[in-house]
This record gives sequence, structure tokens and C-alpha cells, in this order.
Amino acid sequence: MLTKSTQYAIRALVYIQLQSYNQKRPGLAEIAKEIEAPEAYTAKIMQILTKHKLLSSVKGRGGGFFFSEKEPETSLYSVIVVMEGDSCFTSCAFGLSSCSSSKPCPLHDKYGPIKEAFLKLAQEETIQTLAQKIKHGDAVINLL
Amino acid sequence: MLTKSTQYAIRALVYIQLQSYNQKRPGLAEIAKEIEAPEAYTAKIMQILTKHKLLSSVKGRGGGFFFSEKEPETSLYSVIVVMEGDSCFTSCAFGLSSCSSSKPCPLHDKYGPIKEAFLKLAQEETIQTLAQKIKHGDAVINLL
DNA sequence: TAATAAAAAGACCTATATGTCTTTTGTTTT
DNA sequence: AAAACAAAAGACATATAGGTCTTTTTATTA
Repeated sequence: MLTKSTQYAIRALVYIQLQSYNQKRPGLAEIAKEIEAPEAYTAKIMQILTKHKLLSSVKGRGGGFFFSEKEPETSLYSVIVVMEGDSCFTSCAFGLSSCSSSKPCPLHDKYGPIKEAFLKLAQEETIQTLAQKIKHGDAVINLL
Repeated sequence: MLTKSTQYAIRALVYIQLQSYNQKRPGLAEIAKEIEAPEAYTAKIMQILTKHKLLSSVKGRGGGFFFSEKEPETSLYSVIVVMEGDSCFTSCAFGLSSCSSSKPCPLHDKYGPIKEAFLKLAQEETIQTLAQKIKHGDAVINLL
């Protein structure tokens, strides 16, 4: 399971991408309201994302958050790694640090493919592909 | 990812099952040492497991933990649910409470099958099937 | 039956994730 | 240049997972 912070981060990024289709640059208050997260906590998350160059921001009147032209597509994988590290992709189901094909834990064979599938999903899907699904009405990202 | 408590629980149960093949009934200290977990913390976990009838115990000299004949095979699913609830099987990748096929989040289609596969794994595998793999030398459950 | 062994129970502590508040810094508009 | 605005930064608060310690209960055995 992704952490709450990671979930907020992805939803915020998707919302910013959606607004960018309309030449908009949403601010913190608007984003927090949209993703139904506490404003101050959302601020922390946005700071992590901008610090890691997944997002750009401008201060002052009319400021807000946006994707610069220079930034490439943002994979879910990179968002997850920035927010909570890569252990959900790499670690053994039992937390065995030595778990490997030569010294497999009893779930190694069956859990491995599941981790693989999740990694593939995270690498292939991007903020932009998720936003497109919403734009086309194929998905929603609000709580209600 | 399973919590550390859940990982300890599964490893402890598998060890107890392995010992039961030799008519042994391991005690707390032995179990904690085997799974490389703090003894007092392991005690807490064993209490949760016995309270939920996934395991039996006897106090006093020569006491310890064991599976009674009456107990059916213990699925991983039931251990996970007792230790940390069922949210890892049910919850949306984005934490959207309303996520469903009629109101899907943007990962619903691709993440659903992954959750399904994990649920199937947890329902099919049991402490006993995992212990058999170790007994037959097809897997290990120690850290080193 | 008394001493001892071992699990159960409960109070406590620590680290991390989550969440809040205040001050600082940078940008825009007047 | 001054005022207003909005993100950045950092200190603080709360909840939960993880971990420790002491006391109580129950069983065994000498």
C-alpha cells in the first residue's frame, strides 16, 4: 500500500496537470481543497516535489505550481520513490534482506511476479497518462 | 507491503509448524531468537495470535506455543487480517473510498488485477504450505 | 505444597508518519 | 519603493507502529 503522503502527491500532480491543459497554474489552497488534504500538510508535500524537480513553482501574487516545459513526463515510479523510497518495489514479502532466487523465502516464486507487475505499472503510467484518463471521462480522482 | 509485525507473525508461525513436525513445542525465547525479533515484542505478537485462535499455548514449565489438532490450516490471509486488517486487499491505490468500477480511479483497471493476485496468493498459501517448502529445502526463512 | 518456569497482561518508551502553526523569502502590483 | 500575496522553511503537535519493562497468572515438578 502506498502511504497517504504518496497518494496525496500523485493526486495533486494529476490535478496540476489537468489545470495546465487550461493554461492554469493552481495555488496551494486550490490544490489542497481539490485533493481533500490539509493545506499545511499539502504544502509540505509540494515542497518535497519541487525540491526533487518533479514540479516547478512561483511565489508571489498569481503564483502557484506547474510543470515546466523542460520537465519530462513524470512516472508514478519516480513520484513513489521520492515520497517513500523504493522498498515497495524491492523488498521481500517477509522482510528478509537476503531473499533472492538462490536463497528464496517461501513466497519468493509467487510474490515476485506481483512485485514485477506493480513495478511495470509504476514505470509505464505517468501523471500525464492518468490525467488523460480523467480528461476523457474514463476515471475520476475525487473522494465523493 | 506487509507490516513488520505481520512479517514476524508469519515467520513465527512457520517456525512453530516446522517444530511441530518433530513433536516440539517451542517457547517464546526460542521463537524470538529464530525469527531474529525482540523477545518482548514477539510476546505481544504471540498474544495477538493466540487471542484470535490462530495458535494455542500452555503456560508453566515446559510450556510454549503449538497448533492444536482442532485448528484448521492457517491461511496467510487470516494472519494478515488479524495483524493489520484487510486494507491491503481492499483499498484503492489512491485511498479513494468511493473507487469502484462505476467510479474508477485512474489506476483501477491496472491495479485491480494486482490486488486480486495478492489476495489469491494470501488465500491459497498457508502456514503449512510455507513450512513444507522449507522442510523440503525449497526455501529458507532466516535472515542470514 | 512451595519453588520455579513460562505465558499473559498492562504500563511505559521510541521512532516515524501525519498534521499544524509561525516566520521568512521571493514575486507581483500599485 | 511599499503593500500585498503566495510559496519555503522550520518548529511544533498528534497518532500509530514498533519496542521494552514489570507484574500477574497458570502450570509443572521437586
